[in-house]
Amino acid sequence: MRSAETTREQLLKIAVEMFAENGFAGTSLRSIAKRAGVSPALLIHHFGTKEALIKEAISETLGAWVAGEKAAMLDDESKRLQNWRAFMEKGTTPLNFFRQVLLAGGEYSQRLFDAAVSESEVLLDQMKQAGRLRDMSDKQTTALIMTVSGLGSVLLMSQIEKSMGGPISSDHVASRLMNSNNEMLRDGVFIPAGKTKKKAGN
Amino acid sequence: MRSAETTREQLLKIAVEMFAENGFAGTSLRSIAKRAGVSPALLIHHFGTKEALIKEAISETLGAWVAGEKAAMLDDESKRLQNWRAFMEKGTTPLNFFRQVLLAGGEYSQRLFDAAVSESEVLLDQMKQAGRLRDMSDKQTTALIMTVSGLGSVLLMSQIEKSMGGPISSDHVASRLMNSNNEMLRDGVFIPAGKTKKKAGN
DNA sequence: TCAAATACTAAACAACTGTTCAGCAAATAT
DNA sequence: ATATTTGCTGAACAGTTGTTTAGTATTTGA
Repeated sequence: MRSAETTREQLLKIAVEMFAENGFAGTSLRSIAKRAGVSPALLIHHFGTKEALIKEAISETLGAWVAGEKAAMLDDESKRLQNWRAFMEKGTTPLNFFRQVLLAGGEYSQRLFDAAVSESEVLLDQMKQAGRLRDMSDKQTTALIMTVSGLGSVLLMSQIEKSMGGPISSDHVASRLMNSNNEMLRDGVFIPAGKTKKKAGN
Repeated sequence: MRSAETTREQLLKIAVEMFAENGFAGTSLRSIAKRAGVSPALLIHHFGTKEALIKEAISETLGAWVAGEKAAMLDDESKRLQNWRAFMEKGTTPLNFFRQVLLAGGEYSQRLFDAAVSESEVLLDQMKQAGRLRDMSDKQTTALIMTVSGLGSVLLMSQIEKSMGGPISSDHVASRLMNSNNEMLRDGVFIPAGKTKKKAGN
């Protein structure tokens, strides 16, 4: 048992990568074991069950997001941004893993979604306090729609990239998306019927 | 061979329902055959291959959307709406099937996505002609973001329903979503920094 | 030093997958 | 009426899945 904890950690790391790439149902224990150069039985030995391995992979990767302590870390805007950056800097795997959990449905998926909606609600509250929120009839639902739009771009990332002809992380694509998104959030898109053409109130 | 065509059609219909519910990988030929009260070999007999069955199910259900004749039927706004209504009135199956194809990735998924973006672009063009489009720097990207938001709500439907405590088709939930969405598209959400609180230009 | 716990494997398990094959019965064509 | 095609089935195939079991080293604790 030279490097016991290390082997376990390596297995978990490889599992997370493969789950992120091919989903949970699409990743067999055998394929994980093969890539790790290890017997399939070792995975069972360390984690007991594929289901348990999945749960541990989720806690490991999405930890706080899934633990239900939503509000705790979101209060501070700088912290939230810092969190996102730390999450993203690890490459594409965490985001793809996030995507798979969201798509898998069930308990964890819902927690992720609810946590994301909470984040949006906090953002709207902060903007309101700063006097930068437009009048709206239903702040909760607005937060939900903003969340759906954001998560949608995660779920549809590969389609977006093909459609825009480059990786989302590229400066060109990223800036186009951010610019348009900011415009939409600032000015809206449509002018109410019955009014003549006119600029938004900026 | 009493009702040959009828049997084939029934099998296809049941397959579509089960694919819509459990996805393509998650639906075995045996489970389809069982629910149809028929032998698994009959599915092979009629369709040749699971892959072929999937393709036929897709053409059958999403036909024009996937055929690449995007622009053809979208020109007219009333036609577009009419299409959507016809598609929706068949219950939840078509929408769930749409969702599964979009999630499955690959060729069909991309075509569906591109077709949806095209629809949004046409909509923006029509609004512009009617003088109801706000100034924007990148109409294409705006159309793409609107599409992502719309498709996101399809992909995340079950999460949205749990979060809002009722089916999307219910009057309560549907009207909240539509109201907030319309507000966002009309007025935007945020007021630019450096301005004091102020209503949108409506 | 000796015993016990741990890390690990090879082989096999039962269940499931898509697909094939031989054959039967019923409808159609000649 | 005979021959042929068609609809359909049961059984089996080869491959994959998660998991079990028996066993072998290797490391740790007393």
